[in-house]
Amino acid sequence: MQQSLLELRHLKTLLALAETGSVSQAAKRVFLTQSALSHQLKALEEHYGLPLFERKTQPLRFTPAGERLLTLAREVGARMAAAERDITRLREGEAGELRIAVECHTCFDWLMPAMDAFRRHWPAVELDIVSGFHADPVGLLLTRRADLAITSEAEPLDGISYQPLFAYDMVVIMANDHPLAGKAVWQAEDFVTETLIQYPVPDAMLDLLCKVLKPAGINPARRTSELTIAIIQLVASRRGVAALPYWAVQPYLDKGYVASARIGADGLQSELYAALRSDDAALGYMQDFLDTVREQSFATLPGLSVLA
Amino acid sequence: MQQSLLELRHLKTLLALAETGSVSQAAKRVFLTQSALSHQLKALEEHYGLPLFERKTQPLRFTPAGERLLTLAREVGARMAAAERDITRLREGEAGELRIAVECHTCFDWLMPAMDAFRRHWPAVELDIVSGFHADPVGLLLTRRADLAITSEAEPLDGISYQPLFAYDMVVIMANDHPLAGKAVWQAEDFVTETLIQYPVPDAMLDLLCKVLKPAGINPARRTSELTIAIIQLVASRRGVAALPYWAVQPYLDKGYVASARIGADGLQSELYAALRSDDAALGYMQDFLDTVREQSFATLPGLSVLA
DNA sequence: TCTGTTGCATGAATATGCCTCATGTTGATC
DNA sequence: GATCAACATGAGGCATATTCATGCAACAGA
Repeated sequence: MQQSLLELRHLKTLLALAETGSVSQAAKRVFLTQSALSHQLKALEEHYGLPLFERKTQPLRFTPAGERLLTLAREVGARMAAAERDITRLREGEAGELRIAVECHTCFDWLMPAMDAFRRHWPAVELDIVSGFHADPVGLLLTRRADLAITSEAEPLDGISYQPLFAYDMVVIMANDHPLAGKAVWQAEDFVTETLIQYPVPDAMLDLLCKVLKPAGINPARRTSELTIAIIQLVASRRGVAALPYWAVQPYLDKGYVASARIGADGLQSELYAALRSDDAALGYMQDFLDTVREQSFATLPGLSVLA
Repeated sequence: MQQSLLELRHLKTLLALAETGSVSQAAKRVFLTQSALSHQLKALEEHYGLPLFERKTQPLRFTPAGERLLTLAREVGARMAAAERDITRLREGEAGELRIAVECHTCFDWLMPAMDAFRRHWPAVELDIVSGFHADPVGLLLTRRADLAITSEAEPLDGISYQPLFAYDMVVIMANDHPLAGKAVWQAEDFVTETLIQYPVPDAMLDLLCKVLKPAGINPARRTSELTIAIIQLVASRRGVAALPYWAVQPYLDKGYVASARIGADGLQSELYAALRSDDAALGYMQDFLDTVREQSFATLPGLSVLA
């Protein structure tokens, strides 16, 4: 009799809202406009005759009623996902192989929790990381030495299909007492006299170099290190500056170990894609892995943005 | 990325389908057409690339995939209902009073499981049955000696609002060796020489009398008993015949204690409504009680039909 | 104080997709 | 073979979620 109004789309909205803390951000997360979500929330609140959020605050807070619905959303979301996985397994079988090739050092930060969750959901799928870093991870797909490659560019290639994961900002980090430490935005010229501390990878894989410094004719001194934490230490010790994903350095910024700045007026955006053989794109566990990556990453890492 | 398609409406459909065992019946239960459900199911099966049911059988059977979705539907349904109850309590408070007046003897068969479920969901609401059987239960509402009355007619009255519960067929039962025991349908004339065994209630409350026998000018002998089981015994002992709800006698028919027949070519339909003071109609626990009654009754009793 | 910005709300227009209607198909029963 | 019941299917209407175009409020910076 009493129509329930509450639909899955509302629950998804609530989850996005809880994760992002703002209507506009949540809207991006569920691929709708801010207006659409505003209407949704208004409808919900009118239906229940109760406020579900306090809007004036940033991040917005849930009222007890909102919290209750959020709990429901988590319960229902998890069960829906589990059921759909089970159905997929009924159709395609339990087993499979998923060997992942990675070209980016920092990727392990988000890959680990995702792989962890995935292993629980698909115990019979053999999950591997193709060891070492490869200049051409997509090549490994075609030679069938890997089934999935993480790349920062979606270069069209026959038999390869790309799926967006997420986007994020690169920031430059510097010692706290660096002369430019107060500057909110660094331009290319600010790097002229600096030593750039980087992972030991080809120049082509360094966005800062390709997209910002080279176009400005700047070629700073370099120094390499394998480990993120080591790079941070070098920066803090005034051995140079580094460009890293915001989500990789945010904990160190919070603790005040180093300072950071945006790169260029609009920031330096980086993107991540998953590349796979087109034949494999329909595999249930493959899609589920990508969904898991997105979900876990957005839940774990700060400052991510969605990538259409 | 992969749109889920699966919506709450699908889950409700699956539940109705499991309970009724047929698409057409399920459609009535969720107030849609058979066509709508057929479309829904087709969409689901296409989406998952698997059959969810075996249609050729009556009642229709679920495949493993269908079973899995059905399980999901039960889980999700229960949680949605619980959440909405919690929200209602947040808005209206925990407590209240719900005194039920009953005019129909057999009602306890379905009232008991419903009250049981309700007590679990609303522990702080005082639940009572107004003892004794009343000729005018609706009057008890207006004098505030009851908050809800079960009636078989929705007679318009100021300040009273009616809500449909369900409809069902009355059948006539007779001894197995009764001369007319093989007859599928009894007409009014078949009652002429019979003794009618009935509850001790006013004639106005006996549909068989008011709607079938009186119009035909037939007034059979009577005999009364308080208990359904006693009535059945009397009938089996060839002391007369009785008109009872199909769902009340079905277990005895199955065991072969008595035989039954339809009353009139189209059967004798009875309806049940809940009457309440219009002010109370918006009360959350009141609506929830009615929902619970419908849900429990359809799940428990055979041969019910929905009542718009 | 003024102004630009950011984030949310709102009303009207649009578009998506669900449901109904009409009809076809299938299977069972006489 | 005819009839009936239950389900399937395609087309079209219609409800409603979403978008678009604004408005409003809070806040920061000049």
